[in-house]
Amino acid sequence: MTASASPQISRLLIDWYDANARSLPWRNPPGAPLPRDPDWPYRVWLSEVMLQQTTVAAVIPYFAAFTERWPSIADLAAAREDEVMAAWAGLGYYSRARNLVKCAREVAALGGFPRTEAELRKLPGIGAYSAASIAAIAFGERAVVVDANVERVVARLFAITEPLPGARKAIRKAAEAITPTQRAGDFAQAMMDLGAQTCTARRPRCLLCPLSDHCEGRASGDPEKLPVKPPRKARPERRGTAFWIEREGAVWLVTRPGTGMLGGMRALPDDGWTARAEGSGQAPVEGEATRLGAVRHGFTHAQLTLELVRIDGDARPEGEGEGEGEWWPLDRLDEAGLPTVYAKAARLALAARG
DNA sequence: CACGCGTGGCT
DNA sequence: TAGCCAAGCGT
Repeated sequence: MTASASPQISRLLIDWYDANARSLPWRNPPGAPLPRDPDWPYRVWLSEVMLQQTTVAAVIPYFAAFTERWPSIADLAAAREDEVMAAWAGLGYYSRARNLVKCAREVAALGGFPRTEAELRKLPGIGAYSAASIAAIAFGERAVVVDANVERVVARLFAITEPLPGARKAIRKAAEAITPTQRAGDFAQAMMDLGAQTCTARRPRCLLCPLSDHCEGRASGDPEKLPVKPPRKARPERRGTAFWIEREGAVWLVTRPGTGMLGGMRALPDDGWTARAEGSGQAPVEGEATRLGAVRHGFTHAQLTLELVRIDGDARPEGEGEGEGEWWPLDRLDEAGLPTVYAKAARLALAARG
């Protein structure tokens, strides 16, 4: 990288963005002034949290549903946490939903979002990346935004061959050098669009890239090798059992503990399986057991085979009367907010039922 | 710093 | 097709 290359790179990228920006529900058109809409920072923040480790396609319907139901930060701050958790069901990384409510309440109490990176960083669920991106996109502050897209684009552009995570320092420094003072938000989104659509992980489309003439990674011959990542740990196989306990048109659902896997989410009762250990196979209620089948589900850190067993009888499930579960009407099961693994199991149970 | 934490799309 | 990967955060 030469000192004079930086402004040229930012200009090339901004020009490309002006012509090629994706139109997204939370996005301001390229080059447009910041919206006067008082809910603009709320929408940027909501989209950024939803987009953490999550694809644009997955986020779009959730963003629409959330902004329809809770149009402002005040609305979300006033919402019941369990309703927000249920609305988040299926999107994954559920601690985000819990932190979303906490953050909304803190921001409402503050009277609005802070506009600096440092102040944003203090809010729950807002880390280094989100603080920078919200400051830049929502408020037009100059901030250096580094996510996985930027890491990839920068590592290739400057042929940074040191493996992650060690390379992060050099990557940040290079990102800092090409981040413009003006339109830092558009620049960040341009980098992310480029990373998502052109400078992709597996198959970079260098012929479409506005930076290809300046790309040392391309010049090196195999840009797809960058950035160098450490090998991932193998995912252990786990088995567990979930139980379908149905009475009079309702099914017994529990709410999982607030922390840990699927924390705070409604679920079918299970045998205590975790990502670290097999389940006991033990049902939370007496009765006749019938195996309904099994569902496979991959988590980040474990691959699960979840057996589904129906329990028939009259006994009271563990926790009934103690607020540890609830009989949920089957005709409203899609409103229960079951995370995907349990939604799959429920689908299996309903199919088995005919 | 390394790990736990979901899900669905792409190759 | 079975990994690999994604607009990360909290601890």
